[in-house]
Amino acid sequence: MSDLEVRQLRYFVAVAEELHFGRAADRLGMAQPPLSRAIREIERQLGVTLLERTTRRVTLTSAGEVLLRDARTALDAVTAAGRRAMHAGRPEPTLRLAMKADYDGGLLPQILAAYRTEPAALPLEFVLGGRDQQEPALRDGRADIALLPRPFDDRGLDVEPLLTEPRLLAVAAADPLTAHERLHLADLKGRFLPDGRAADREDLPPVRTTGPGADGRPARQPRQLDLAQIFNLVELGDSVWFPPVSVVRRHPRPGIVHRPVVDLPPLELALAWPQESRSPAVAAFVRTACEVAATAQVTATATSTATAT
Amino acid sequence: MSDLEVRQLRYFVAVAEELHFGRAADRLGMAQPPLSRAIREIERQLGVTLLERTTRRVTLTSAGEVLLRDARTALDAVTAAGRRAMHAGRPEPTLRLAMKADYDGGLLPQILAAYRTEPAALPLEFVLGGRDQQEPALRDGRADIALLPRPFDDRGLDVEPLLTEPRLLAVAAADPLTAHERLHLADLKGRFLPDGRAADREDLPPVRTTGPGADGRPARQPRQLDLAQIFNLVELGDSVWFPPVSVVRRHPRPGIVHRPVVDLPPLELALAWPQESRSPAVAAFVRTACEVAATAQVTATATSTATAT
DNA sequence: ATCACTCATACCTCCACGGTATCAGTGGTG
DNA sequence: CACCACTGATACCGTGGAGGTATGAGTGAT
Repeated sequence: MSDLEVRQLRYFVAVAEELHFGRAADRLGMAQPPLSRAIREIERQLGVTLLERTTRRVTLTSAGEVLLRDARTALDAVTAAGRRAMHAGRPEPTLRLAMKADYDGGLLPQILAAYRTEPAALPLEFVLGGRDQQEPALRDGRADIALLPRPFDDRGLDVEPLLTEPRLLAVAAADPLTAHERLHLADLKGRFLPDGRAADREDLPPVRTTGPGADGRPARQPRQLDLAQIFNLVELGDSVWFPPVSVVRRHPRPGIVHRPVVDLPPLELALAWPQESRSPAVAAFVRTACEVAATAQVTATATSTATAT
Repeated sequence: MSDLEVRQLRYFVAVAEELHFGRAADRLGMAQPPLSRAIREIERQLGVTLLERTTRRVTLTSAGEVLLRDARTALDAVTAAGRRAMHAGRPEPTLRLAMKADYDGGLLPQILAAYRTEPAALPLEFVLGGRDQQEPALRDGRADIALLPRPFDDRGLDVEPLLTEPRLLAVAAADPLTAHERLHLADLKGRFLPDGRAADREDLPPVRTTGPGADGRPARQPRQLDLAQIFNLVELGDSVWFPPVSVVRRHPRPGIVHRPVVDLPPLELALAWPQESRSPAVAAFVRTACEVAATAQVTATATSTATAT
């Protein structure tokens, strides 16, 4: 009845994800037999069957599904403990802010300026990464706080909404859609976003593979696109996009035209940080950022409707 | 840069709590030298000093404080992973409800009756324990859901308020306080609750040691008192108490008199469960309990003011 | 019926974790 | 001021368990 070890959790997660002992062992950099033994030992310790195995198929039992989810969060917690301690022990501590480049509502300069005047402020460090890297970075201790668009998985995180920013439709200048001054989502049926999601149903997972792909073999999962790539796809007419107004303002581009979409939900940016955090630097940043956003929101909404190109 | 092991986390927590390698080693059931080496190895892995040690004193560095907190939550997460999987693999799964005996607002029978009619319902199992055992039980996987009074540390937990129940003053029948029909908290200055907290400031930590204590040596931390013990202390005039009305109704006691206290905050009972939980049995229980509480609350408030003895 | 694939078993090796003995600072005390 | 008790660090050793290799055995496709 003693605790599992981190090694055991890692082994189980690998097998549960691959559903194949050989590949899992490969991924773990070890041979298959000791992995089989290790999994069996976990099952013996817990007194539970985690995997149904034949020589042809490996499937998770319901107990295995439970363990897979909990093992992931436990591993994150262990990683986070080490990383946070490592960071806290540095001679010059910093506040690590995870964000996606340009997704700051244009407020970052003001927030930073205001934050630096705080007595509890620490020097800032930026953890740039794709949207899907931000929650993990918070959870495993790579970042202290994140600025990220909603919705996101906020389990284990404290959240403070920061600002709401309208988004526009970005489309190639030659596109027939530009004939309308105002659009509805329904007008975008059959169009796709750069990551392959349907433009009129961005809540659904990607349905189109993106990228060059012309080489014949099916393109793999949509990889992280940077702004330049996105702009190219839009300008070429391959995709449309929904940039927030601050991005439009910051990156004017002749070949791309913007139009308001009346039923397009706005971008909601929020701050998130680990619940355990009792760091005064985090608290000061949250307070400062909220104040800046609150005052800026007023002026922003007053001018935003006039900026549609 | 690899993860710490559970063993290392346990060792560090022991030393950080004892601030003494010898005692920590003793607690861990091992000799002191390997423990010293293990801690040094953790510091080497992280590249950080966790403990300042002389041969006379051991103190935590700031990095050590960070690791102590995060290591505790990580260890809880690991324990929870194992326990939840163990429980999920049982042939007859159950829903384990953590609660403090009698702190159910008198609704538990109705809630259980309603719950059993749910299609997603599982057989219930009760995890009885003191108030301070309930959050840990959720966090380390001994319980699936808890019924507990607010406020509590809800980090990592999802919470649903269930009901608000007035509390009364319970006092010995011979006490002069019984002369008043209605009281204020200020009238209770100098009185103590059974656990040693000041009756007029129950938000503060205990200031009086309780229990027999007459043996001369100072009584240790207030241990968990059961209802019978509490009633005894109250009846003897040693303490006053703030039972919720459902407890008063369920346990009438001749030597104890109850009075309303106008500025005494009511008892707020809430349901809490781990955020990771996606169990339909938990969801069904929450929904059912909330429905029962909502309908019962109406009738309860209508009669509660008339029940003051 | 055969074959390719994959998980389990058997056996071996070695490292790292823990134990014992001892050293080396530190702070209190007569 | 010298001595002593206390406590963490170091040195050295033994063993259990984690991982590797070779191989068996069951399963599903052709």
